[in-house]
This record gives sequence, structure tokens and C-alpha cells, in this order.
Amino acid sequence: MTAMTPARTAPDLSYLLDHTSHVLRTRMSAELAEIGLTARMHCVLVHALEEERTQAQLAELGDMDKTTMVVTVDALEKAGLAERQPSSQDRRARIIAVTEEGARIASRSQEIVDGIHRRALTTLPDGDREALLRALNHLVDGHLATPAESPRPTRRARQREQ
Amino acid sequence: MTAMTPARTAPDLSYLLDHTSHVLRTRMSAELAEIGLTARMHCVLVHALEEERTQAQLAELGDMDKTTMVVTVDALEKAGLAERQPSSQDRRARIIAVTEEGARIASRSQEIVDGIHRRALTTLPDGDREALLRALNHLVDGHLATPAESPRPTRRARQREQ
DNA sequence: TATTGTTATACTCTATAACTATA
DNA sequence: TATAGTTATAGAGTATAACAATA
Repeated sequence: MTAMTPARTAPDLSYLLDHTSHVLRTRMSAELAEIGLTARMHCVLVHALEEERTQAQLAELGDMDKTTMVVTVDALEKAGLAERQPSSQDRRARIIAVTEEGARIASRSQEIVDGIHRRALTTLPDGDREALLRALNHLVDGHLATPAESPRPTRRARQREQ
Repeated sequence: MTAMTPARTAPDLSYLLDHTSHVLRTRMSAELAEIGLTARMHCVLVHALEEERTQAQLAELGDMDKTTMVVTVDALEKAGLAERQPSSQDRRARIIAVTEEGARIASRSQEIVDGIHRRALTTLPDGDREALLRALNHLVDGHLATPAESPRPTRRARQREQ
């Protein structure tokens, strides 16, 4: 399912944000899939291109778990878009080096992402577009900066092998 | 994980929408959990209160699968907030009747949801708030109305029992 | 002792299939 | 034949635990 559609008393900001972000996400997935990427692969490629970064740093930037990072880097290596290289600073760490092909793909994926955003934004009147971005940035930096801590039904410890 | 943080060329509308909707969702979950509801239970309660509706109609309204609806109604019944009643029109269908307790809880949950939306919106300057809502509605009704069809890796048919 | 990256795996979520009873 | 609701379960996604190498 995609989003709730509750009856409304105050303007249903949740519905508006859920719906728009969901639709954008499906477009990103669909268009990035055409060049063999997921959103996460795109995210890692772009950040790895900016400067030398380890898996842990890239995971932090993309807000991914380190185990999710492993499968993402596996996919990038398998596609020939990046390679794990030993760090000279820390022999535990791996630098993610983007290949030439990876850099080409990254510039195409960035165009795709920018295009999706631009096409959506240009359908809005100039004033509303600017106000929308200003308002969203305001919320992200302020009242909606941090998630409520999830009342996660703390997962039970795994059964020990014996 | 919560959201991507890709490098930016065009304004990163996806990040802004993902982040804000995610934070709102965590608040809703957390605050609704305090009165024993999930977002879906709230959604069903509210729509079931508006008029006599069957599970299928409520599933349609909340954009849920009918199987997801089953577990949601199970939870509502178990909590004593709603009951399945046979429809007089169609003996296959079940009307979801909200109990008195369910109606009380629904009005509290609607207050919770409205409060979360209002508190977020009131942090914005009047003009930006109106433009934000106008812009999001514009996108929902227009350019971002419908999701790209997911290149769903069509699930294989289940193995027949023999 | 703590951290990086890895593997293995457990949990949640949601959708598919198959079924029963109606229509 | 098609639809409402149910059950069982498959599959995707992702997080937890434990581990090896290194700090």
C-alpha cells in the first residue's frame, strides 16, 4: 500500500507528503532501474565520487545500516561501477573507489534525479515553488528535524547455538 | 533506514518530502500507540464512522490490500473498538461497526493527528504555510498524481500442493 | 576494549495464491 | 463466472547478533 487517506479536520499534511514522496520514489526507482541502479546505489556512487570515503562513512551519509551497505557495495562491484580498496590509514576499512564506468553512470543517474525534481517543481507557479522549498527546508531544519523514537518492540535476542 | 541524502544539483525535493513525511509518520505511530492504535486502525475507524462500510470499501479508501484489512479489523475487534456485522445487502460482505468505545478512541485519535499537523504547520509563516499546502495539493492532483508502475519482479506462482 | 566489515539469520511487512461462501 | 472475506505463506527489505581482523 502507499498512503493513508484519513478523514480530515486539519489539512492532511501527512497524506500530502506521503503521497508526493511515494510517487517521486517510484519514479526514481523506475528510471534508475533503466540504467541498472537502485536509489541506494546512486546515493553511494555520488558520495563516493566526492571524496575518498569508507563504507562506514558512506553508510552514515546515506543513513543506511552497515549491513545494507555491504549488499549495496556488492551490487556496485558486481556491476563494475565501484571497487573496494584497502585504506592506507586503517587496515580494517575499505575505501569505495568508483570506476570510470561508475562515474559515467553516476552523472547519468544524477541527471535522472535532477530531471525528476525539476519536472515536478516546474509545474508550480514560481512563488509557490519557492515557498514550498522554503517551507520544507524550514520544517526539516526545525520542527520536523528528528523522528520520534520508535516504540520498537525490541527484538528478542537470537537463540544461542549450543 | 529513513531517507537518502544524495548530492544535490536541483533542489532535493525527494529528500525534503521523504524526511518530513517520515518524521510525521514516526510521531503519528508513537502518539497513536499511546492509545493502542496504529495509523491503519485510526484510518479504518474514522472511515467506518462516517457511514456503513464493508471491509472491501474501507480497504479501498485506505489504499490497503484486503488481506491487510483483515489483520487491521482483527486488531480493532480484539481491542473492542469495532465489530464485524453481516451485511443485509450481501451475505458475503461484513460491515465494520464501530463500538461506543471505538468512537471515543476515534475522536481522540483524530485530535492527535490534527494536533501533529497543526503543530507542524503553525511553525511556518502564514504565507509559506498556505503556499506549501497549495503546492502539495497541486502536485497531488497533477504531476505527482499517480505512481510509476513498479517494475515489480513479478512474483512466481506458488508451488501447488500435490 | 572498541570498531570495520562480513556472514548468517530473524523479524516485519505486505502481497499472492488458494479456498469458502455467496452473488 | 466473479466477488467478499479468510488463511497460509512467499518474498522483499532490513536489522540484529556474532565473528574475524585490526585499532
